[in-house]
Amino acid sequence: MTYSEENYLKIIYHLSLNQAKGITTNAIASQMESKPSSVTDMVQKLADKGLVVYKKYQGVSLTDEGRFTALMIVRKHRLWEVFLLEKLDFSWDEVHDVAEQLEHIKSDKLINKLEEFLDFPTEDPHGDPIPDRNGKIAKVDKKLLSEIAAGKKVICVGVKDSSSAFLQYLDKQQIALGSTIEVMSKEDFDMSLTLKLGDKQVTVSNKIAANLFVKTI
Amino acid sequence: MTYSEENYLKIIYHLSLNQAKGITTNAIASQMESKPSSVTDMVQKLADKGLVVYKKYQGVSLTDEGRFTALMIVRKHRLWEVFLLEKLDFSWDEVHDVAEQLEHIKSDKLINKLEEFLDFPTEDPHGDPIPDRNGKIAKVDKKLLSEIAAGKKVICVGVKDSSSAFLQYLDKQQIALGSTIEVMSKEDFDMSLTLKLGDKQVTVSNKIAANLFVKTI
DNA sequence: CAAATTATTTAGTCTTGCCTAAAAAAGTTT
DNA sequence: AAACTTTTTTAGGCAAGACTAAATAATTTG
Ligand SMILES: [Mn+2]
Ligand SMILES: [Mn+2]
Ligand SMILES: [Mn+2]
Ligand SMILES: [Mn+2]
Repeated sequence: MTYSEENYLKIIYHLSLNQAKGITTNAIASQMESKPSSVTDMVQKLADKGLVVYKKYQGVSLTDEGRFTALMIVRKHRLWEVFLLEKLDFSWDEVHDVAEQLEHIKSDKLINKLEEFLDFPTEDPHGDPIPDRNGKIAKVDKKLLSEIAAGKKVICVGVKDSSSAFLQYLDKQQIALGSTIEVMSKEDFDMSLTLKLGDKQVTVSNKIAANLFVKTI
Repeated sequence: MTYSEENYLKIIYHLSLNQAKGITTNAIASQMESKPSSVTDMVQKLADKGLVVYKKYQGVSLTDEGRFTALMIVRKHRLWEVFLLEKLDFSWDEVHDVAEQLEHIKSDKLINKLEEFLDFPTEDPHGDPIPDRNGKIAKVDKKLLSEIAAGKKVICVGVKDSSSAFLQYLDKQQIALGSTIEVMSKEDFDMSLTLKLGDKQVTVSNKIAANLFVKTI
């Protein structure tokens, strides 16, 4: 498996979470920041190796083997993120890029020992569940903050976007995993939300709310 | 810098330690397990980038920039080896192959934080010195056990060959870094050595002795 | 439903890093 | 010093992974 094949599989896996079948060439290309024609080439190769099912013009889906392979990469990515945060004092907006490289290191012993060293964490720094060595991954029950009705109280459990810009914004607003958020009101005009965080009140745009995962208390 | 360019630089650096100038195409090819013609291609590219000095038929040597780059790779390799041994319970014969991959991860913050996490180690598990972040590396004073005269007492400080086979042999003979070794006698016929290790005596071939670094007490 | 638009694949190139075979330079013999 | 051997470079090619431009299929629209 090359570095590149692994990145494709991981992206196809992530796209599959929202949209069950037929991941399109275009969707993959935009995630990979490459071109649809390049995706066609690669997807044909992955199909030859039995990692995806592909029929011309029908998009792709992962085979069981492809899904397992993708999960092992996600596993490595998230365990390394925990390592960087917990052991090396990285902040949650710095871990992703380095994990993007570390996820390709090939050694079962390494990743299993790392998991043990970290004391078998179940979530990464962004609230995403970590697959176990058999590819089993917890299904988390979470909603977007933008879908929560005014008056409800929720707990922040994850982020949809893990870009530095977004995470640093959350830091600035003192929103972290585990924070309690009360939706005070929703503005009809632009769907912005006024939130109560501890003892202070902030207003956030719908775009912010649509990238924050919460669970109802 | 690609993965491949980094491996070339590291090999040229290691070859430079024994033989000051004009590292030959053949020497590099045999270390890279590739062909002299491939080396010529790569060495020309490295020369274009200003990392080596190369003149046809004269071999190559590192420029200051090439040497620094190589030292940063060696630094990462050795720090990762320490991490694997100390934190993840790898044995000294298992660390090299994984470090061979980890040495290519690009992040200054990562390697500097890792160094701090490991408490600024000065040596890797094979007794080799770890360059600091400025490329400064300790010059270690060591001799091969095969060069030690009968009757002398020495301390094991490193290995020349870090293959699994050799390191496991040393484990079996209970020779580790720091072990005291007394050369009892040398056999003229095959240059094998009889050693006193603690309270027991063992005989080792010249090939073994030529791969063990020691310092005189 | 035919035309226009959009999505996708195919065809043809490019770069990187490798290879083999052949040519040329360097080194060694006699 | 010429002949032979070894080392090194050059020439030509291949596979992976990307790209652009062109062709074709699918979808949307009037
Ligand atoms: Mn990646
Ligand atoms: Mn994450
Ligand atoms: Mn390497
Ligand atoms: Mn080492």
